[in-house]
Amino acid sequence: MLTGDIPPNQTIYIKNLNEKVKKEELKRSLYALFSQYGRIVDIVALKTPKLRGQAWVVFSEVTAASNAVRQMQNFPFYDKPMRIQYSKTKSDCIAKAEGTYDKKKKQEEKVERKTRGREGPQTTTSNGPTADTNGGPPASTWQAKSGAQEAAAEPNNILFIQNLPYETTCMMLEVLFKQYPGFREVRMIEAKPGIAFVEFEDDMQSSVAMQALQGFKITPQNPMAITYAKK
DNA sequence: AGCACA
Repeated sequence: MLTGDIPPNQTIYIKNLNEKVKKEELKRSLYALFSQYGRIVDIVALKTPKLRGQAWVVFSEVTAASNAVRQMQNFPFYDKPMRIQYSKTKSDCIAKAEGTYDKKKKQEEKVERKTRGREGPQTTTSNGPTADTNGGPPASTWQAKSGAQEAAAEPNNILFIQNLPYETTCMMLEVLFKQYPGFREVRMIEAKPGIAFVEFEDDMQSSVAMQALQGFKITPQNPMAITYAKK
């Protein structure tokens, strides 16, 4: 496969990212894009000469990482197809959480790397990489229980919204979704209350809106369940 | 192309 022979890891390594995108924006977009696969623990992106154009997204579960590797492979992100693999090593934040983080060893590894490549790392402001945006991502409610879709669908510029209250109108959804760039239109079907389709210009924009509004409650009983529409 | 976390 494209992932080579790297064993599964809860951290994914992404390359071929657009280097013009600013670090903070990049992290936010990656977060928006990937949190549909599971809880994201951390995102690391550096702009040093060696490391620009790459990022690590740390999931809390390996399965989430696996889905992300498969489904977002070559996803056009800022006009460039993402190349995704499992990370070769365990992320520090995971090692720390497991209590297996060894500071001494870390230091030695660093020295080694320095001796065969003369890049001094630069500064990396660490602006809350994860928990910023819209409060924490939702735990895990809404699994569509019809068994219809279990492994998140492929990205699509059209979103499929479920679990809406019956009184929901196109206008209400429009108000919610048109705040995200690339919004095109909302479609509802008279005969099928409780669901809607929302179209964006491209997959990336629909993904951002999905993440932002996932679980949004029009009434307390109706957290929106948003997935990509089937092609 | 390039696997880090300060």
